[in-house]
Amino acid sequence: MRGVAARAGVSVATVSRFYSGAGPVSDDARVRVKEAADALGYVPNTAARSLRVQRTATLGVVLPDLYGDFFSELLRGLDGAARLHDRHLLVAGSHGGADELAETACQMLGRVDGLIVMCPGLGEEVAEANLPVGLPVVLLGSMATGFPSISVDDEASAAAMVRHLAHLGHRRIALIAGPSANADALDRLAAYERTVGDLGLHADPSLVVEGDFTERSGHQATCQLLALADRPTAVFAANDSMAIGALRACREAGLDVPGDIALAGFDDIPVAEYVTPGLTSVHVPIHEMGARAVSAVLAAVDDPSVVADPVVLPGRLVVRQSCGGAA
Amino acid sequence: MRGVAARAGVSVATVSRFYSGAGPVSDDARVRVKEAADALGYVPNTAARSLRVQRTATLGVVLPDLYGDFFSELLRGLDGAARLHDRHLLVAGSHGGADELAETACQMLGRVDGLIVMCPGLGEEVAEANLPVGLPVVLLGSMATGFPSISVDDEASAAAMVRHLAHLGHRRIALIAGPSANADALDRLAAYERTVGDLGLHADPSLVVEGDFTERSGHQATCQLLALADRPTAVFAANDSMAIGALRACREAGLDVPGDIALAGFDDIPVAEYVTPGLTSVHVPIHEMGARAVSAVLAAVDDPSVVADPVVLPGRLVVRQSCGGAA
DNA sequence: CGTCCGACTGTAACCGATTACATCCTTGGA
DNA sequence: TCCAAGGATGTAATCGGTTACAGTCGGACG
Repeated sequence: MRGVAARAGVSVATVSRFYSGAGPVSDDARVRVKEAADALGYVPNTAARSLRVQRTATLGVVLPDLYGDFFSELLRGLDGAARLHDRHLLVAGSHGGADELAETACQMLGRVDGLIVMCPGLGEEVAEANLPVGLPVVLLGSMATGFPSISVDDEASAAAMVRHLAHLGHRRIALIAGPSANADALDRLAAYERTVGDLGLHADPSLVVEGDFTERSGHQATCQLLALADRPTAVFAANDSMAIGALRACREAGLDVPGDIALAGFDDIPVAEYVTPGLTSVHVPIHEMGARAVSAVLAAVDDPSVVADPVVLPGRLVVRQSCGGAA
Repeated sequence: MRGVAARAGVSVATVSRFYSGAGPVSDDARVRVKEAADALGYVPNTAARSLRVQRTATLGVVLPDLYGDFFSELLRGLDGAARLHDRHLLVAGSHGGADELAETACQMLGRVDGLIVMCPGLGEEVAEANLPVGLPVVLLGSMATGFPSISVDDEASAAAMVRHLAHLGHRRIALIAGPSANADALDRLAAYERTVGDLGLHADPSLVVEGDFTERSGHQATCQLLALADRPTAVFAANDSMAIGALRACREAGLDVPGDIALAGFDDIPVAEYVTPGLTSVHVPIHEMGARAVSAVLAAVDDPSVVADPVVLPGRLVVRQSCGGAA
């Protein structure tokens, strides 16, 4: 910048004013600065500016993983919302727990104005203890007192799905659960168990198999379920990826879906509509979560004193063909 | 930091040395600094450090879009590789062309050590003209003289797929092309046309339909192809997402895949293995591309003087069930 | 003609760290 | 006892910008 100023025969202040747009700059100086900058290939250093003005126009996103359509969609939603507000995204994927999360957050201090954190496996106290002070944080997919949060009503949605299946006449409904370290997975499992109990359905521990949210694990879990002596008439997978793996397992076993066995997922990722049969699922408003998270963190940046109430978005049952019962 | 120094009764230099690990610090000072930092909730400001040492430990990633499994996988690959080298990722999705790309790149100046850019629609001269000087850049998926680049051999891979289909006896092979603004899409189209010509297959302009890489467009394009009086016996989609859309369209039309019509994709995204029938596709080593891109940009950061040669990774034909001919 | 005002510009302090250099204090060896 | 070596620490310049403040200048107005 000093180089540009010297070449243009002005002071650094004028160059700065030229770029920031604030403060008056004569047309004469304007063209000379522009000329000098072009000649030198000068571009203002964003990081230095951020240091001085204490705003980075960047939001940090910390995710537990990046695998699969869910995170892809989430990131897309976040990016879209951030772009709408002229913010950038500093992304860190696959933190392995509280320590890594804290370290990542500290790394981001000074580079971001606020943090959007998804830590599905962590208790709230952990989140609270490890985050650097003074950095506005919004929790995604989990709740903790003292932090604004955006999450989905796993309980109600999963329960609705089980009721839907029961309504279609299924009594032996299996669950392919998510990893037990994951809060969402636990919520969905709890809702399943509760609803199965409430409705007086067949409650059999062997009908619940734990997966890890990947297609592969859904496939394996389904093979296990199909091998049962008294096999389920419906399978509810705790996310769509596992449901897609389950679909393949059913096909391989020569079973017609939904004729021989019903199949349901959770998340309603884009491809759910395009597999055959179309996957009945719980629509999670991923984009909206992203947009809300961005809004919430920006609000927290503007006024750190108020802590917004947790937002719990409802899921929506999307009935396609994989369970029968579609129009 | 001055606060911590004051509270600990030491100078800022000592505090800095404590955190950087370089330089000697007495045990006494060490514990006092730690104490003060804890009490004040102090965490060193990464941005300020970066400004001083002129290294950010961050790589910028500029993508044209974030939609779909391909980018999801790519990002995952990049993140994994970056994490391996203790680097962070500053991600910008959906740049709308040369101008936005240049602006994004400038925004990143000072926040990143290097840039990984994917600009499938841009001519090389554009890329060269708009990027800020002094920032190491690696091109992903496209090539330009003067820049290191990592890309896939679209031509050879697409040609191999057409030959594969021809080998299975197909003479009327349709192509669902990608958007004509996309260099990869054009390469695949060119390879298709050339190979169809070379093999003396039925070359009919109505057998080529342009899509936009989404499931939806693949579905639409396939509906159009199936409505032809003399419809194709095989459909080659320029990416897997469109192939999945095509699969659904075939199902809806009551056609058996591969019995009535063969279907092939490109990219070999994870879900390709899990749709039914398994999608014959061209495996693109997405993770490896990410890893190589990270290595290349780090190499460029270390020694900006050498420009690495372009790397063209081969695609690999993955034969599953969607075209028949599988084992 | 003197004064005031506003447009324009420059100087220098500051954001929060790093680090070269100087200083001070031990300690070991001659 | 004196000196050199080296550990521990502080001072101040620096990274690349922003911006408060002060100063210059030309024109309008009384």
